[in-house]
Amino acid sequence: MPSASPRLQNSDFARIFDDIATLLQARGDSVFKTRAYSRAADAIGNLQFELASAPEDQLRALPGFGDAIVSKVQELAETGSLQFFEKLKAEMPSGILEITKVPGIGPKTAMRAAEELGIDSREALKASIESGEFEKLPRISKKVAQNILRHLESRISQGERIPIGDVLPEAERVMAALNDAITGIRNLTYAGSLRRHRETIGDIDMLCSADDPAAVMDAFTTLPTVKDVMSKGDTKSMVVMDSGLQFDLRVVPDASFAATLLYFTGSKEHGIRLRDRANRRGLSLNEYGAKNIETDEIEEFSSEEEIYRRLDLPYIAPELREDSGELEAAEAGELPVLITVDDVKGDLHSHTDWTDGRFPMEEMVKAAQDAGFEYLAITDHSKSAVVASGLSVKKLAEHNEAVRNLDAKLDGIGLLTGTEMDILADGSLDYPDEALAELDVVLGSIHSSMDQDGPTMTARIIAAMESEHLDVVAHLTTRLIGRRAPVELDFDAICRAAVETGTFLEINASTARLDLKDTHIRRAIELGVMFSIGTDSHRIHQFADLRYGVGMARRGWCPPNRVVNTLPHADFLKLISTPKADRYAFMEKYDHQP
DNA sequence: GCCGTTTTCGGCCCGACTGTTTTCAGTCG
Repeated sequence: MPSASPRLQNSDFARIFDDIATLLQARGDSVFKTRAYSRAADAIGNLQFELASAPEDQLRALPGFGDAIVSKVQELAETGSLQFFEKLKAEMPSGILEITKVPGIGPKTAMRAAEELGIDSREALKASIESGEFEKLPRISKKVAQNILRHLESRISQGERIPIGDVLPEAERVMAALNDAITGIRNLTYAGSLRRHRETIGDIDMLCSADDPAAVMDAFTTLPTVKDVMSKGDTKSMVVMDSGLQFDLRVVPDASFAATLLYFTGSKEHGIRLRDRANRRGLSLNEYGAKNIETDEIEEFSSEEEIYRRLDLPYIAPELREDSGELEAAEAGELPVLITVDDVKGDLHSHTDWTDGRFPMEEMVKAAQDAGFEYLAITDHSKSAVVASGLSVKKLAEHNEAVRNLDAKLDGIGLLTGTEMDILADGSLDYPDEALAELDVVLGSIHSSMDQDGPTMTARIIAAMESEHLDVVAHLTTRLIGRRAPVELDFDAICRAAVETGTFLEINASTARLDLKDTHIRRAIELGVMFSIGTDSHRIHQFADLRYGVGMARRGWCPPNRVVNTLPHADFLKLISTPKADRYAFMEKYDHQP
């Protein structure tokens, strides 16, 4: 336990409760007790607040948090460790937790492997399989052992989740290839965490309907990009592609497609809540429809909307299906209207080869226009961003002129002058006010001194927001998914300052960033923050990344009227010519067309 | 371990696939 930052993150609590569930299961404890810990772990992943500093009544209000779990959360928050968990770990063979992360190995198999063969690590597991010793376990044949070995060597088994920006295009390629490979396939789509637009994806769940499922299974498992067939059944198969990504495909009859789509879109917790709700209405909901518990009659549905309606609920968008309050909101008629890609009219964040972009301004602008944007801010880097060839004040003036000249020549897209300006370590700005006053859009970003402590970083960003010229704070936390941790800051304080100063917070759509992320956005909305969504495009194809930013926004329960670049060009110009202090009021009064 | 429009006790979501198995356990989603 590092003494420098003893406070546990929500993800630490979630991991500990998951580990407890695994150990209890390995020990043969009640499946319901196991499930209680598992549920708690899942719930923690979606919280908008810090568990470590939450008061007891807030903990008790969480569904699935009773006496035992609340007191364990408190013990962890206060002491940084948990007696119950330490004792459990000490009693059980070591290595169980590591081994169960390998797909195909659950708690039971891990327990036997540990007790009977002394396997306590991935390496020991691999050696045991390779020596043939592993096959001595009951129900383990050579085939089973070899399957586990393949899992051991794949990306997924490292516990790695892949950024959605790498997964969605690959899923679209696979769907296109499958559609080309076979006729008679209908409704082919992806479900799972990809459809819910989570920022990282473990594997890809696809489904379709077809009259000849066997032919679809054959076509799927023999696609040229398939590296390995993990399983192949009559209606469900699982493969690993060359890319290392795992794909599942299920084929169902047309009549059960909607129920299956709902089922496999998840999340697991959302599904459990829905099935529980169905039970109370005398229905047993499964992937084929709803069975009347009294009569055994099966009801089928033609759409997800119909299923929700049957459960007396409005339609709930996939991005909200995390059991993080969406069912309660649906029941109360308080679901938000969610922003869509089509709602976004302009892009406020782009780079050209004037700095670290890869394409000339003309090509970037044409690409933005082709992507459907009505307006585009060209926001190259400022002078302190030396590695990104940031523009000097003099170069910035030339840049402005180039933008205005190009704008004058173009029809169909409006250009805005701008900068993505460094917020310096002391909170001062990288350009003088006179230079900033010339610009239409000023983004402020942290690109240096990222290791400042929370209070310093928070004060730094708030100081920058107090400038009349700083319109938007871009990619606030500077995290890079899977590569760089977010900076430390007091998010609530930043949000309050944004509202007070009339500054917008960016939802950065770059697939490497997705910053703000879903839970930030949801919290910021509670605090009254307005956003811009920016693609941060450095290349022409990156304007298409808008969909990832919109996906995050939707996961954050964001309606279109919270996002300033949903305004049409002329109205956006009015907004930015309004003093900062009045801009939030401008947005609140603005009449968004339905 | 949690929880209540049947219940403070007795329930707790549902099914496919695999492999080894003569009816099922384990795993996964």
